[in-house]
Amino acid sequence: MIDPKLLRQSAADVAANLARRGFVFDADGYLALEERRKSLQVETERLQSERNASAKSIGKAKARGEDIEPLLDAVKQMGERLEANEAALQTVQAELRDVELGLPNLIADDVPVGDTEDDNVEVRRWGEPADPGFEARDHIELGERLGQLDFDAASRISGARFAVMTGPLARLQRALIQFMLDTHTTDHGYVETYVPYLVKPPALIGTGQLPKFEEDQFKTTDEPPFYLIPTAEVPVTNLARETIFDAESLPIRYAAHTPCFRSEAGSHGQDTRGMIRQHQFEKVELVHFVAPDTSMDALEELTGHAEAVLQKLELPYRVITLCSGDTGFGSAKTYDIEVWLAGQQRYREISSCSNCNDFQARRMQARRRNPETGKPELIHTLNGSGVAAGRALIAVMENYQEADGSIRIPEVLKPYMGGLEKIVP
RNA sequence: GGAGAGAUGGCUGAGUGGUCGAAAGCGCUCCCCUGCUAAGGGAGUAAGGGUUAAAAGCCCUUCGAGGGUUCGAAUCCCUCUCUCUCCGCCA
Repeated sequence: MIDPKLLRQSAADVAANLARRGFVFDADGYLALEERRKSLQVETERLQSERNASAKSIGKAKARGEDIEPLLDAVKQMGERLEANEAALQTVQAELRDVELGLPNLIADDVPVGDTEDDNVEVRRWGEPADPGFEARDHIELGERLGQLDFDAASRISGARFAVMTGPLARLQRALIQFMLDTHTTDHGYVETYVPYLVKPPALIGTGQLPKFEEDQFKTTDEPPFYLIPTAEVPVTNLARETIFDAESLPIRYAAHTPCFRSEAGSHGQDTRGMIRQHQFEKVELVHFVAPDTSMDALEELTGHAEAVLQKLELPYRVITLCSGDTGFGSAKTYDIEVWLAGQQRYREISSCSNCNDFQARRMQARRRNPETGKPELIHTLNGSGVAAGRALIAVMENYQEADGSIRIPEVLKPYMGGLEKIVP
């Protein structure tokens, strides 16, 4: 959520910023609504104050043993007016909140302006895509030749956009997850967490998936409403919900492995083949809670932690800054990391690292105590994949393949594979 | 699933219709005193919001959540959520 004070004072500036995303913010409409809120709230609070004073004086009169009947008559009239005002105020405030919850985060100033992914800007590259000396297969062909990746079975069980893996390939994904968690906890100082996979609406509102992106979520039951998490970002970031951190307890860094569930509504026809875009996939997620003003530095660190995973796996990648139009709803600035896929001969997203500054913190009232003033203030939250396990598996398969279709095990994963050197058909 | 108990400020914990946003204690902050390793005295110490350019001040809201009764609710009524204890069931 954008600071309502900023919206009131600088609605036009906010509209100009959001326009960089291609988002249209009706500043005049908002200000008109805000004007109504103000007059209603001032009047309502005046009436409440009046009522409180009267009630108090009645209490005092009664304590003195006086006749309170005339006082009661005078006060009774107020009730209806107050009630009507309170109801009207509530309506307007709900309308304002709806608007505010629907606004994406402000874009950071250094984010390149653009409309689509074509306007994203490459920041750096690491590693060289190797020439295998033969025509590289994609992970679908590799997996099926190994007999360890079965999309037919998956579709019989669950339909499109699911995968079944067996044997060493299934273990390879687990190895990747363990390796990533170990790297982040041991090398990068993250605290491993285990969190719920089913969450209630307020959690999704907190991170920004609701109310706007309901159709992207898998809803399980209506009563109580439970949603499958689309990313561990949701439960992990909500660990900060309605808490005030001691100043010295920040930064906090959490790492979590969870499955992720996405309806992929609106992406029909995209990546229908293979494991790139699934309804269910595994991911290791990194989340930071930091003091305001330090979040841009934290974003660089966070991105570096995700990169470290790919470097250890010796997978070539590039880092890009998402342009304004491609940056996610809650993010002020996002780096995507794209890994080289030999079978596709292109870079594909494997991690997305975002600085949400106070956008999510405001929605979930996540605060810290300011060491100077002693007053609570909103913290900044960041999240990033470190990294998507399903896609990391694809990257290992395609980049470590041999001419006969076997897959070499990356050096760092061997301990997790019981010393296995390669997966063979 | 059955039976019961509970949810109050950073913590413990009082408060069953009227100066209660809330006693007391602990903790914390500041000041004073004391030459001694610990103690004494005093003051302050919830959050959200409105008003304001901002602050101060003033006002509103909040005692798990949502409704209701009432001039007035932490206190009474209803619904829900969560926690704890016992029984049953269970990975």
